[in-house]
Amino acid sequence: MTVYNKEYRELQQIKLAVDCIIFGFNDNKLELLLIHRGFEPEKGKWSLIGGFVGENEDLDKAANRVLYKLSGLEDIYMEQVKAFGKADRDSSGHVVSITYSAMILKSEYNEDQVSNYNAKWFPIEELPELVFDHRDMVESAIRRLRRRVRNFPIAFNLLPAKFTLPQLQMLYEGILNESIDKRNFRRKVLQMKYLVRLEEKDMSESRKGAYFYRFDEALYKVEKNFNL
Amino acid sequence: MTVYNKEYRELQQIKLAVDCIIFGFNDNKLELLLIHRGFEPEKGKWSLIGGFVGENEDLDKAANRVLYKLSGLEDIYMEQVKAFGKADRDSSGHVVSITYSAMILKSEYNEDQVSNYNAKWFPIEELPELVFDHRDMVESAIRRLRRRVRNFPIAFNLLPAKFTLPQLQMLYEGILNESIDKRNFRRKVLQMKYLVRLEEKDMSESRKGAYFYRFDEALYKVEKNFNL
DNA sequence: GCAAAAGTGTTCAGCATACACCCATGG
DNA sequence: CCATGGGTGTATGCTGAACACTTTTGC
Repeated sequence: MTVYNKEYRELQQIKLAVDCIIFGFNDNKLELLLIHRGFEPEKGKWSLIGGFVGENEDLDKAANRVLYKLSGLEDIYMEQVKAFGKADRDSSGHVVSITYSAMILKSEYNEDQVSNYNAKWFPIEELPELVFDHRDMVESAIRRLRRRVRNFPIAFNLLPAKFTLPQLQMLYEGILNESIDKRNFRRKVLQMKYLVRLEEKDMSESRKGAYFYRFDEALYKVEKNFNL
Repeated sequence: MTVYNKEYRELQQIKLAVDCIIFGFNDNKLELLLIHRGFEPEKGKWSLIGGFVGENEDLDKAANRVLYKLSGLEDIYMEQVKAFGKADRDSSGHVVSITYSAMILKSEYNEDQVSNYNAKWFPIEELPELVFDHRDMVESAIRRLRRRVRNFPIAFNLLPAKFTLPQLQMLYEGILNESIDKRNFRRKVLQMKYLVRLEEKDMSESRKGAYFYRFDEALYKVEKNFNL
């Protein structure tokens, strides 16, 4: 906004933070990256990856900096989810936090960084106790993810560049937490011309083998309609 | 979040604000309430209704306080839209702003308050030049409004308790900026049992008169599906 | 030859869209 | 009686959901 209530301008002692909700996919389950909190308050609980926003730092940049520090990952598709602003949400003071969410491919994730930061993946159905209102943050991010994953080709961030349709379906089943009819699913996928079948097959999951597909970004930009 | 980058904790001089995007409906057009900015920087331009968040004040409460101060309206349906956090978005310093949006019935709006605050309604197609990134804020709020108005019974906030179907249709046409088939529109409306026809007719717009309807909150809570 | 996963079509119901005429009334 | 806005029904195509068998291959 602007400068209406001038009186606040000097007094305000609100801190501004970002928290990152980082989704991964493993063992057919949607997972979340958390860090073990080694300090008070709430020491010993688990927490989202978060940090304070820097002076003269864009909010988006802050989220990316925090994510990078923790995961070593750059250029990750990351979106603002929402602001959490109850005055007492953080017991250490008035901290407003903006949540961002990202989807990363665990296999590209640098395992060294994980242990450096006491980070760990948890299936979203088996989360430990989280600090403050981080549970609410996770839930709102999951709702948003479930909404968006049906209308935008974002789930591919959780898969390798080459993936099979059974893999993709299991991913969707994991994210949406419901089972999907194979034939209906495949028909919809195959209508999207930007999902390109490769000649190569994945022979690791079955004797018959499943064709690999890839998501063609350029072709998608032409059609730009996605629906699953 | 929490307390990772402790170094920021003491230094941070970011200000936190809220900006309210207040929609009204008049003359079959969607309108927006703006205030004339009487001070530097950007003096003379128009601005959203905004203000800084108070110490120990919830974000939602801050938005409502600001709205109340300006419009005299309480208990308004108000929702967070998104955070705007580019470091240089406000030329007076690092100010992060969370936008909220509300829909109000102009006829309930206290006209005295408007002049007190140099506030004025503008049709959204004819907005004046706005300060900072307020134009972006408005656009994102309109996109969100258009999305939500199809799936939630929120548009009724822009109409009196008793309204006619022609009124409702013109409201939707105004919000969505497209024309809608009368018969299809009415069929969908009439399927919703919580839109109750009254005996009374509005004789002011035609000789034949149009039945008044009302939105029944309690009945809606039973069905809870809305689609227009 | 059989176990295990991959792959393939059709039917049906519900919903969105397009479209044109009669009704009630005040003047 | 007529001008004005209010009110009504049907046909068509599309999309989502349900549903079961054949194919391939390594063992």
